[in-house]
Amino acid sequence: MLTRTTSPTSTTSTSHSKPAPQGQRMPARHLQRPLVAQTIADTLRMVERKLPLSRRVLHAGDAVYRAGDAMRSLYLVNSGIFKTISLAADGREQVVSLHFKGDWLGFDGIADAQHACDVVAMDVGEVWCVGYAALMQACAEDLSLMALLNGAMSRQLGFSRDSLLSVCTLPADARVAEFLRYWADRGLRNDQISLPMTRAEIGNHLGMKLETVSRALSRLAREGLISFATLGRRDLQIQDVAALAAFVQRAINPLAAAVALH
Amino acid sequence: MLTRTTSPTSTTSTSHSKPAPQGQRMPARHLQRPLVAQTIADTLRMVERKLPLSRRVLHAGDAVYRAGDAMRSLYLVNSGIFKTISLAADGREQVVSLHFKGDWLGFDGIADAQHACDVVAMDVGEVWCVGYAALMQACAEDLSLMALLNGAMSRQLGFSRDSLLSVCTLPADARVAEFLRYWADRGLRNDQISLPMTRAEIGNHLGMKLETVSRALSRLAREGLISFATLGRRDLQIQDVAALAAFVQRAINPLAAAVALH
DNA sequence: CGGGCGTTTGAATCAAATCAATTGGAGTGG
DNA sequence: CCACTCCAATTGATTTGATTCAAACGCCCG
Repeated sequence: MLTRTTSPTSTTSTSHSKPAPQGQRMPARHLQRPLVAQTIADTLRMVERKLPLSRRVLHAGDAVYRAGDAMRSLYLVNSGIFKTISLAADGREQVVSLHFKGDWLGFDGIADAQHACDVVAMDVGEVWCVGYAALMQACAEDLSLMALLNGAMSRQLGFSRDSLLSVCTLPADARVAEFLRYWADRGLRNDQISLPMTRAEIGNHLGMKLETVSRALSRLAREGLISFATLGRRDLQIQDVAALAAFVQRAINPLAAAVALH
Repeated sequence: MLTRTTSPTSTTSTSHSKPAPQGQRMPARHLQRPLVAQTIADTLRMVERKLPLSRRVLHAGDAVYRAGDAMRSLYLVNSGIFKTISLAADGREQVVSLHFKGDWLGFDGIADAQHACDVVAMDVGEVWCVGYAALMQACAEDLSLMALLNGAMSRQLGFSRDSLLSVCTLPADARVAEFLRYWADRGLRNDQISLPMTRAEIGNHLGMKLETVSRALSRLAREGLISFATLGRRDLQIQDVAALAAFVQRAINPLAAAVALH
């Protein structure tokens, strides 16, 4: 599943170890939206307070950085939505991840001191550039900042895992449904979303062709799970996020309707 | 450093229309084997020297940790091969990544102070457990250690990206070829490899069914790219790693055989 | 108004999944 | 040692979900 939430590790409180119940192995993740919002706010506030940063406004299509660029800074998304495009030596390219407010950009460049991907703005947005050396120094002096950064990397790894899981285990329709659910979960609003990307791009991200995306969306609309805005097919409403999740379940196991509740 | 070949045009074009003009944006990853080996050795030595650790030997099937476990340590692979299994709330599970000597295990647990995956040994192996709090403390006091750890996380993110790219853009045969190439690249030997996993597991990792894996392997063997050991179908030889890469290229663009050399 | 692009939808095709049968080792126990 | 089971793997036949090919439609913008 693509939902992922964060623990409130902002303060210096040592990790309170609560033993997880062995019954359900995954922690329940609904009802944590305010918590997530809190974490985003905390992140932005802490970084703003403790680090020298330069703000940079980008428009749709502008690159935050490109593959091959030297990695000198990390970037914190203050507003807007960004995509990371991974490109292979042979020309294949793919939208591997999406980034929303509070996310960090640039982790791909740490390993080789050189960025391995393009990161591009999908609409107008602002990022805060933080010098990498300064950031490391600050982390050394402030463990809570280090925890914040490590947490962000870990979380991104989690999204990456979920993405792979989705692509490998879900049929096309469910993949699109899951994608919408993810977007609703991570974007600012969870009922009304507008996708600043073409069907081709969505398909690229989900491992399918644009026609398949289109058909999947049509089917979801026909089933009443989503509905398009009166004008334009990029804005859509999600009637009920839980229903989308149920749709995914049904796609996996057609007789799992009842199991979904609890 | 690396010259940019493409202009910073806004949107990504659809995938397979262009015949791969941009070969030099990614750093060449071959020819770096000694470097990689060096990094592994450095990592192990540095950690051993600077950190208190406890060694733990595991046998095939043993879990280093399981989803839901409290995250108290990270683990450094000293020997053996490990797999990370991501499990969704609905029961789907997937092998999302593989880990070899010098890799860290446990990053998935940082975000929530609780592991999100199972990590399981695929053969006998040894991991070094390092207390997380102590590790963070040590990082604060030694920036090179922090760099090492961040680099490891960044690299893992990179493998994750590559995995998604592979699953989304390659047909089944090429995916298997790419998988073997990856294994040869990361395992100890690059000519002779033995896969401690079933066809079903490989298929799970690559997003295909076991029969498809079997067929793909048979085809690769028929084409002379690999050959099975005299006894058992888990051990195989790779005649020529470059030929595998060429096979992948051919699968993407059937007329790109000549382009592959450089 | 018309051209260009993104989207939708249908029909034909194809790659991979499914269904099914067989082989081959590994391990067990007589 | 052989007969036996059990499970992994291979291979073939068939089905199916997604892609490809193709044609239309709608919207934005000069």
